Amino acid sequence: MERTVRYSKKREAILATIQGTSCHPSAEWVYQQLRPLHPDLSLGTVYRNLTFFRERGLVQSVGVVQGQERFDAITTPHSHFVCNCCGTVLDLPDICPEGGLERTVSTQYGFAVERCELTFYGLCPNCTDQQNLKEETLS
Amino acid sequence: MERTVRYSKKREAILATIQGTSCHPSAEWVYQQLRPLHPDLSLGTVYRNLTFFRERGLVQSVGVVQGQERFDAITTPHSHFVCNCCGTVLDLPDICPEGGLERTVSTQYGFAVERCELTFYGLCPNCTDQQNLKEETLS
DNA sequence: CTCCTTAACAATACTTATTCTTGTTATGCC
DNA sequence: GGCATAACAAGAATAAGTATTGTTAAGGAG
Repeated sequence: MERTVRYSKKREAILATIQGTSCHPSAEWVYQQLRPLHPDLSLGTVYRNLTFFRERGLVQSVGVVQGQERFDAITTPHSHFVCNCCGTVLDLPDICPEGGLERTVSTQYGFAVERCELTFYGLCPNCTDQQNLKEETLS
Repeated sequence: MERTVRYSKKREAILATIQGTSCHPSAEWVYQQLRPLHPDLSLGTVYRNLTFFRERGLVQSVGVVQGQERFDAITTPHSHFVCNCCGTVLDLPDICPEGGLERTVSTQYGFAVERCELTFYGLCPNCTDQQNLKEETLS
């Protein structure tokens, strides 16, 4: 009794939306994007399909940012930067020799490392500027 | 295991064609009528469906005229005139008390008459004129 | 023989039944 | 309180079954 996967326009639209953006969206963001074209879309369907895609490796989780899980359609290993102020998530390609780190952990501790997630948190340049402005006006 | 009847555009078109004319057409005539709109229609399909309609009482046969069977979508009892020259078939409504004839046969001979076909053969006015013209020019 | 009609059979198309997907609502959880 | 999952009926896509068609060949009447 193998479960067969069926085509649906909404599933396709959800996947296309996350694949067509680089903003590492949340379920809610995908939902709001699709509502104009799919007025009868349900938020539950977005959640279900994101889980569905993750299980099949079409999408990966970037983690929870400000209470919302964020997703990424690029599933090759790469690092992320998360701004704690505005919630922006950015890719950090080639920022760090991840393979090298994995190898280090593997050889030094004898662990079999399957995957390595490397995420930096902090303030993006934009939010840093605004923070400085606020401090200047206060002083 | 009852045979279910299915819808098909061609069957519908064939029925509409015969119902939309008063010329008592042959299979070939119906076929030629439909070819522009249904280029992939097959003559076999026309024959099959005419038989199909006759079996269900949607159509009745007027008999064979000049080698071709002719059909009629009017299934209430009425008489016909067939021109042996041009092949035209015409309805003759109320020309003759058919019910009366049936009753006569039924009562005089004890037959159970189910149906009565009354068809006249001869020359239509048009062909009669042309026949006369030809004779005049010859004499 | 020729032409009209039917038969045979594979390919196509319609319908039904199955069950996957969705919307809605309620529930869990941090 | 807000994000995420669970439950279940309603809706929709697929698969299986079989009716319909196209094609070709064969039958039959004139």
